Amino acid sequence: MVTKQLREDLPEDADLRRADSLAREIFSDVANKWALLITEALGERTLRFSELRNEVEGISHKMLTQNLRMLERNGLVDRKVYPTVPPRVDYTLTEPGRALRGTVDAICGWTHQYLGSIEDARRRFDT
Amino acid sequence: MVTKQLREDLPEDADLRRADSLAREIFSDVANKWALLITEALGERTLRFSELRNEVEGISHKMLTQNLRMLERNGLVDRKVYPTVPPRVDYTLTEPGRALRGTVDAICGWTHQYLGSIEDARRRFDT
DNA sequence: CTGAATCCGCGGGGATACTG
DNA sequence: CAGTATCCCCGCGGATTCAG
Repeated sequence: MVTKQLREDLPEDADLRRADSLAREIFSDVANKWALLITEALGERTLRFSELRNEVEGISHKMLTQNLRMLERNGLVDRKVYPTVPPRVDYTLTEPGRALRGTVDAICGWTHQYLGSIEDARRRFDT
Repeated sequence: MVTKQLREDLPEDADLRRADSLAREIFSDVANKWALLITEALGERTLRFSELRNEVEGISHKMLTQNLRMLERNGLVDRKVYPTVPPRVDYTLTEPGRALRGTVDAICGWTHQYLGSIEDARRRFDT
């Protein structure tokens, strides 16, 4: 999926092609900074909108709502509205969301592990 | 790192804050569609520019060069120039790059695994 | 073939105001 | 407090051109 070498370009199988385009679409949704940061911020906890806004450093109101909608649409987060006043909305990772979280952790771990190496590489390159 | 709850906001420790901002920078570099797709396209192989352009479906000339520069700068890909005519340039993942590839595979695997679930969630949401 | 540079349009994304 | 809508601008990113 996603990359060419893994796809069988059988022109007669429209289903595979459709599934692949869907996979690429999901990949594009998920492989972006904010979506991943939100996912990690949620973790095992359930947070309200304003808390999330504080946890995900630097995210704007707009980006947060946009990405939350997207994550909700893809079934990665569960959105629970309490019809109180003032309103309260809780966000929680669903099972797929928690599963994705594992991969985010992997990226974070990777970043941590190679931080020094990357810093060095940059210094070397910037000359 | 990256998210607030993992950071200790000790105002006296400027080093930690710097490392954190660096981590967020690297995360932003790496957590983007094209960088990840290029990384996976490379895999264990070494490809030239034009081959990469074919492998990474839909990427433009400009985005490819830009991301390759970025990956090279961070020491994730090795760039080997053959001073022939016409010129030939080979790209290969370095060890950090191959390590990152593992996490990309994880995301791809995740996509694959939850594709059906996500498709369903979308259908439910789009009503 | 690789890649830097230029032009340019479109959309991402911030700020703000307004509803419930 | 949560969310939508509007305005608006900057920068991403595509197309094209030029160089080596």
